[in-house]
Amino acid sequence: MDNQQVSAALAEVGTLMELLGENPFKVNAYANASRTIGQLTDEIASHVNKGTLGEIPGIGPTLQEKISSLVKTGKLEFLEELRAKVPSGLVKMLAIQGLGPKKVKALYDQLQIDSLEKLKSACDESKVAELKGFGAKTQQKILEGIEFLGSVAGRVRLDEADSVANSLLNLLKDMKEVIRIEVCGSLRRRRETVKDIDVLVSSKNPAPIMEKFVTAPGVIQVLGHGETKSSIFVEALVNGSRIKMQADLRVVKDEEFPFALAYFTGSKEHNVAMRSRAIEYGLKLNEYGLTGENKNIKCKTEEDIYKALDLPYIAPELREDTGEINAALKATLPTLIESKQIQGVFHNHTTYSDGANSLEEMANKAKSLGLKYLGFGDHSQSLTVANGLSPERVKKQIAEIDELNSKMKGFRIFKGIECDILADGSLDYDDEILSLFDYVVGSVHTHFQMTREEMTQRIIKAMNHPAITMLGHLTGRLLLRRDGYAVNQEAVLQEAVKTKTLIEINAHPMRLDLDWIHCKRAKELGVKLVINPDAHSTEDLEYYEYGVSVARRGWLEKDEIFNTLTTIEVEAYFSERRKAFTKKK
DNA sequence: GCCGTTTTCGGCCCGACTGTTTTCAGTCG
Repeated sequence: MDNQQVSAALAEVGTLMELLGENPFKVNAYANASRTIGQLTDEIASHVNKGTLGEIPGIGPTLQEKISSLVKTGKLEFLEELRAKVPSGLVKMLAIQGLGPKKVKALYDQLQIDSLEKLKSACDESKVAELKGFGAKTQQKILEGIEFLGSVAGRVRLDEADSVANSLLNLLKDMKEVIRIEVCGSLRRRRETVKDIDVLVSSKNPAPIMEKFVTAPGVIQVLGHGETKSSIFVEALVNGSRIKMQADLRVVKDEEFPFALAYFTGSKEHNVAMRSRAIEYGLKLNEYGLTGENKNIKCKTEEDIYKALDLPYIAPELREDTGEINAALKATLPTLIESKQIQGVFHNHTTYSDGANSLEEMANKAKSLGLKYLGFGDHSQSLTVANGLSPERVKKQIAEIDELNSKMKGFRIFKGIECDILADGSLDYDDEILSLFDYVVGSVHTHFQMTREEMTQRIIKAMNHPAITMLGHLTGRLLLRRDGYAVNQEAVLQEAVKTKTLIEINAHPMRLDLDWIHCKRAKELGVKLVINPDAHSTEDLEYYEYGVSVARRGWLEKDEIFNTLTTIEVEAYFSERRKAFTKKK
């Protein structure tokens, strides 16, 4: 079992225990362990083998035993027992807004409801409203919640959430009552998918802001409308998809704004750690302030809060309680990469394969974005569904690039290809064609169903081909649509150190792969990464910012990202790699 | 179930909002 599988099993244990009415702190211990293991950069199996599980915070004797069982046998008897006790439908019911473990348990105990279907019928027959602790409104909310579940997957992609958040921000920001306004939550931490949008405003007069928020265009339901907090379900069209999601608005006094901003940015775990830090100073930290007995520490910004606790500022992307506070204490926080440091991008498609724009249109757009160079990586010949390039068309594209390069001043176009890694790990062109490129991006697009071992060997074999410069979208995942294929990412990263293969952070918001956890691991191992938008149109070129977000979440600095190099440095690097290739050839 | 530079037992973040209540439990973030 890998980290994600162990994490999921422990999360399930926690949820089932909660439904059984277990001690909430016990439940929390499982939830915490699940989170910790889900964010571990190294492999849980190696901790089991080395007997170092107990060194992971939050993993005590009981969890060590259960995790060992999961890793060694793939099973956990305790989990099987829980599953036998709790109908699986109850877990699905938990996803309904306003239904927690207590209410779900009450519905099951008193009405034997164990599925969404039964719940809906009971509501339709008005049986739910009769239960103690329930009522007509709760019943109605449950019905709306079931309907909502049917219409949304629950989480949305970062780019989609950005778009919805920006329209809300634009709606409110110019109101005269608004002093400061900012998006917080996981969106501000730049997680790859988010569940809801948190908007924070400071004002002396919240009521008109609340009113404007709950009547915003696209609001389909008002979930709450209080003096300082309101929640809505809002619908918006983003790039042709209909996005439905929850948005929350909090309004605080301006002197409370930095505290509320820190608080609502989270993560919850980071906040808990910050609170403990405050307690060590005899202070209490919450969304309203940093206070001690008879004192009230004034802070104008988030920076001031960290400063008051003798910490350097910690960027939102790092606030996951994965060691950032310790690093801050030891002054070893990274100086995170910034978008403006990206000089160019390499994996982009044009009308030669499945892109929407020509070479020239793409180059002009890249130049207008302030980039200094651009590389193309159209699909290779075997990927016929994406109009992959035959050797003849490769030569034609290269000739066109040469011509463009002679025309464009102060901008450099590199010749690349996104070359399929075939099922046996060989590349999709012969060495003669491969030697025509400045660089080669190796990617897997076919035969996803291989075993983890086979896939890993396939990719490792390709990495050892001297023509390969970088590896594209390592797991092939599509966020919220399909999981990546099975591959031992640890083994690939270790191989990248040996073969000096650059590993791509695919910045397309549908992929964002390498994920941030493995970015951290890549950093530890000294693997160099490259941020590529995988653009299929001129607009997509801007996606590289999403890759920068992933890199920042992965603690990466400028020098660890290949495409912060200048044009001359990139030319020198490619030319070196080419020499090594042609010599071997 | 985990954890400990006041602790090996007794805490474990805590405030807003809602709906069902008549003083509060449940849910959420």
